[in-house]
Amino acid sequence: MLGRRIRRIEVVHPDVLRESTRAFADRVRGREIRSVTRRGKNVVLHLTGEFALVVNLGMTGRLLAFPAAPERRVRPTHPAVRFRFADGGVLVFDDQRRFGAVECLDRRAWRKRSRALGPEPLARAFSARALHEATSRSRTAIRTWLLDQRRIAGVGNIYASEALHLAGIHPARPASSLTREEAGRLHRSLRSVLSAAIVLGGTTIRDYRNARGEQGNFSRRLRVYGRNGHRCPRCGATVERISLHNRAAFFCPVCQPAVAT
DNA sequence: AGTGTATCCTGCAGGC
DNA sequence: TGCCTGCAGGATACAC
Repeated sequence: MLGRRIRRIEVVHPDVLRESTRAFADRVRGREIRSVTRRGKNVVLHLTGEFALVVNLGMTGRLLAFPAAPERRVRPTHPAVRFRFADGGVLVFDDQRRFGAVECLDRRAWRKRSRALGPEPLARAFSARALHEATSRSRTAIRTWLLDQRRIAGVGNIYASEALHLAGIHPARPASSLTREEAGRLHRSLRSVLSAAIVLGGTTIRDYRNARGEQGNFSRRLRVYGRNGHRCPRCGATVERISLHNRAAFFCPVCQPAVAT
């Protein structure tokens, strides 16, 4: 989609916007996509005029790109917003549940938003030591801690469970109870889980698709997420599911004991 | 400041 | 088959 100019915006479901359709469309129309980056779970399309089109997929959102010559591969099922390009192509934000969001922020607003997010776990600057210092200040369950985007950016429920399993840390452990060694293991696990998932194109449970409409292949590599009742790939014990702050957490009771190791 | 609860919305699986 | 309940990748507005 790089270099394309957005000629027309069609908003099917205004509830994925954070402002009026009119204000949104007026700000986006006529701009060109200069580059695409990511911050945490947000896809950022940098537009001419220093504007950032910020897309959060939520639970069921997807950004589907259709080039000018439609080779008809995937059809959007729940189009919420369509960006039509001057060259005939179209980018669709498709979202069954509409928990996702699409916003157009100016430079200043985007910087402010980005500053409110925690560090990128894959950035060089993100150290085990910094992670330990940060976790030591909170008594909330480590799984819940990992989901808080202000503390660390981009970790969702799937990767939180997977990283904790790899690190051998029980999801309900208070963040502040992690030893330096455990924080070190968690730091490594987060990085390896996230980078492996990126290489495999993400995790498709049901809805996730990349811009070409293809599923992510990390689903096959899940060790505990959604696998309660199955055997732990490391020790063979039965994976359990518990509810933590109203969200499921999956873990192996043997590999992830409730006390520090 | 930090934590727990409810809410937004659609669709699917499982029990009866 | 049909109805009901619970649950789902996320984030945020509240009350306390």
